[in-house]
Parts: sequence; structure tokens; C-alpha cells
Amino acid sequence: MGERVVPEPDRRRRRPTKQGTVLSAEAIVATALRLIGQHGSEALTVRRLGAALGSDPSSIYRYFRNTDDLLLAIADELISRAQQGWRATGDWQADLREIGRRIHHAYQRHPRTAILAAYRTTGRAHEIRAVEVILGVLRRGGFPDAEAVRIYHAFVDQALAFAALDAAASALPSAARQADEDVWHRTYARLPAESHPHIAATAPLLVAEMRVSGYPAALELLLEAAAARLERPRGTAG
Amino acid sequence: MGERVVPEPDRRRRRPTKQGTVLSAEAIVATALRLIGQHGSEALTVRRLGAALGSDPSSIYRYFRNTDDLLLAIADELISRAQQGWRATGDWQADLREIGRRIHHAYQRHPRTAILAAYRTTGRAHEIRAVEVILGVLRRGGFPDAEAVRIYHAFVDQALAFAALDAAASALPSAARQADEDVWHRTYARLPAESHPHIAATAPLLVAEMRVSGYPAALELLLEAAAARLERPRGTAG
DNA sequence: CACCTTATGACAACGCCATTGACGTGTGAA
DNA sequence: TTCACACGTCAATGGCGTTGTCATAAGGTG
Repeated sequence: MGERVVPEPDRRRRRPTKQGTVLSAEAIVATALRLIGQHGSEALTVRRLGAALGSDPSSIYRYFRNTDDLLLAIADELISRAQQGWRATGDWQADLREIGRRIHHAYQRHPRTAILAAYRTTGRAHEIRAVEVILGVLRRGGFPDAEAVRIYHAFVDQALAFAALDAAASALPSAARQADEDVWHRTYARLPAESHPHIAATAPLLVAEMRVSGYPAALELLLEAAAARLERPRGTAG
Repeated sequence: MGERVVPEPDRRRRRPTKQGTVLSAEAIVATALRLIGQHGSEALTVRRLGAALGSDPSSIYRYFRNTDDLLLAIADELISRAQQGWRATGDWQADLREIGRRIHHAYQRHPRTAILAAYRTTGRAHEIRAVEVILGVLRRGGFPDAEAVRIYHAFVDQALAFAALDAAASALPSAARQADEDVWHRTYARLPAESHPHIAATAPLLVAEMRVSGYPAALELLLEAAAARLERPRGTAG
């Protein structure tokens, strides 16, 4: 079977669909994001995407080798959006904090897409740029290479992991989401001190704390630990 | 359509399949776990499960309302297994490290259930026990309540978030998973220093580091930061 | 402008998935 | 022993991603 996808730089023709749409990879990705935003991640099927585009679903295979290829393009678009407007301040902690916040935030804006995309490694332009930027922040901040890479890894995966976790929770049907949120004061806050002394002692704090994402707290802990390592280098044994 | 599933306490009959197997919910769950363990998460389809059980796949619907019901039963079994054998040592760092490792590890064994369960708050017995244990470790470790709750939140969400992230990555079809893993040496390691000086300078370190989960590194950072807070309390302003 | 090549969209089909309606009969209670 | 019906089975439904192939419109060339 011949290759269906013509590499983008070689593309010469534009042919409208029966419904008048002129397709492009960008249009497909934007439509996919809209479809997910409106109907959830399960709505992303080639048939529904085709309908939303005004084309036969198989045309999508002229632009993307398979649905996985499409998903990677969607993930890259999200990474692009997270980076728009960011400028380095030179303060590595402030920079990482802002980058982490943006990554997390971008995915919360598209929770259904986050569920599909956060765990992918695309090797595409926007991701490459993000990797270069974060490593740059760490290396200019004074971290030796091995430490910079290790912290980069923990930092970026944590951001993505929390992004997906929080996105998945917020993407729940509202009844299930409400039930999960209510568990802390309906169940945990009512546990007796005899059987659960630690929960009972901290219940009001738990109810307040678990209302929000754990990411800001986790990010601060990571930044504090990184700063401590910078002050007291661990040598080459790490 | 009448309800297919007879509640377990009401179950009276056992009828062998054509191949001689006598089914039960427990047998189905155990077989499903074995199937996943042997062939990966993609192998868990009702057809394959039926074949492994020596029954028609639709029989499974006599025991579970749908595949989601089955997955939650598998998750329940998994949570039970993950808690077996854990004992507090009294060293809060070692205990948290082990708990985090167990949470993460349990979910990697069954990535599909991880994807479904990691972001849920169930308020069920096993979860309650885990909350009590972790808070106990922190409070006995000397953390004041507000700090204990904050660190608990960051710790448990970090573990669950990474569990889900890594599980989702490993649940990818093998071609996609391999492609993601190859990105670091196929794409990143080949970027020129002129355009990507930081990636180029750290490429061999990146290739090695990104081969494994970021969770152990993130967990160590969290534990280091928590220890530092214990040594230098931050007062009540946190 | 005419001609020609072929990229592009469309259509039909394949093989797989989870699930359901309905049937046959073996299990267990009376 | 009789009888009801739970249990396993079979065939079908509706959906999925993807591919082979056809028709033709787009664009390049002379």
C-alpha cells in the first residue's frame, strides 16, 4: 500500500470536500480540540471528526498516518499554547514556577485532551522548544548537567502528571465529581477519633486542603528541594 | 431487558461451561489479572478473557454489568494486594518512600485500572486506611498538623498522578509506546548545538534519564523538601 | 489553452470491539 | 419427580480504526 500522507512541505493541492471544506492538518487539529471540548474525549472518533469537518473520515488519513499521529499533533498544539507569552526572568525558581503553572493550566483548559495527551512524548517542535527552555533555565541557574536533567525530568513529568490527574478529575460527570469532592466532609470528617485518630485530628484541615489541586504544593516542595541541592551539591554519586 | 447480573449473595447455581469451567466473579478477576500480566493491558478483551476462562465471552456479563464494572473489581483486588505486608518502621522518610513505591508499583502492574482509578476519591475502607496511615507517619514524624496535611496532599496526589501518567504511557499500543521511547535518541539526541545548545549538551544524560519513570526522582525531591521543613519550621504563615 | 499526471476526497469493506436479545438446558428447590 | 429459571451459548447489533480502490479536480508543463 502506497503512503497516503504527503509530507506537508510537499503538499501542492487543495481539494474541497463534497460539503465545501478545504482540509488541512491545522484545521483537523482545531476541530478535534473543539470536538473534545464539547463532547469529551470519547467523542474523538474519526467518524465524528469527519462529520465535524464536513468530510469523509478516511480523508483524515491523508494528513495523519493514524489516530495516534493525530493525538500527537493535538498534544503539540497544547504545548504550544502553554508557551505563548512566556519570557525568562533569569530567576530560575520563578521561571520554573511559571512554566509549571502554565503547563498545568493549559491542560485544565482542555481536560479531555489532557487525558489523551499528557503522557505522550511527541518529539515535535513545541515540545522540543519547551525541553530546551526548561533545561536552559536549570543550567543557567547553576545546576550541573546531571542534576539539571534529573530535576528537569521530575519537574516536567510532575507537571504533566498533575495536569492529567486534575484534568481527569474535573472531566468526570458532575454527579461523580461532586460525590468525590463531598467524600472529605461526608465521610472523612465524620470518622471517630477512636478508630482514626490522625484523620479526626486533621479533618478540618483535610476538608480545606483537598478542595484544591495538590500541584502548587508539590511544585513548591520540588523547588525548595532543588534550591537546597544547589546550595549543597550532592557530588557525582547522585 | 432484565438484569443479567444476579447479586452475589443471591447466587444459587453453578453451571459448567462447555469446556467444563465453573465460573465465578473471583475466577474471572483472577484470570483477567493473569491475562494482563502475561500479555499486557491490550490483551484484556472479553473475547480473550472468555477464551482464557473456557467460556463464551458473553457469560462475563452474568457477573459484571460491563467492562468498567470488571475493571473496578480488578482495581479493588489490586488495592487489596498492594497493602498486604506493609509495616511501619518508624522512620517517616523510609515509610513514605515505601508507601509511594507500593502505590506506584501496584498501578504499573495493571495500567488500565490505574487510568480508571487513580483520580477517584472513593472514601472506601482501603483508601481510608491509607489516609490514616500516611497522616500517622507524618504526625508521628513530628510535622505539625497543617504541614502534615499539606505534605500528605502533595505526596499522595504525586504518587497517584505519576502512577496514572506512567500507567497511561505503558498502556499505549506497543508501536506507539516504542515510538515515544525512541524519541529521545532518534530526535532529541540529534539536535544541533547551534539551535538547541542545552539539549545538545545534555543529550546522553537525557536519553538515559528519560528511559525510566520520573517518580523516584520526584519522590526523593519531595522527601528532601519535607525533611528541610521539619528542620526549619516555616511558622504558621504557610 | 490543452493535455496529462496524480493527489485528494469518497465509498465500501475488513477485522476487531463491547454488548444484547433470545434460545436451550442443567441446576437446585420444592 | 417436577418445575422454574439461572446460566451459558449463539448470533446479531452498532460502533471502532483503517485500507483498497475509484473518480476526478488541482496544478504543472508545454
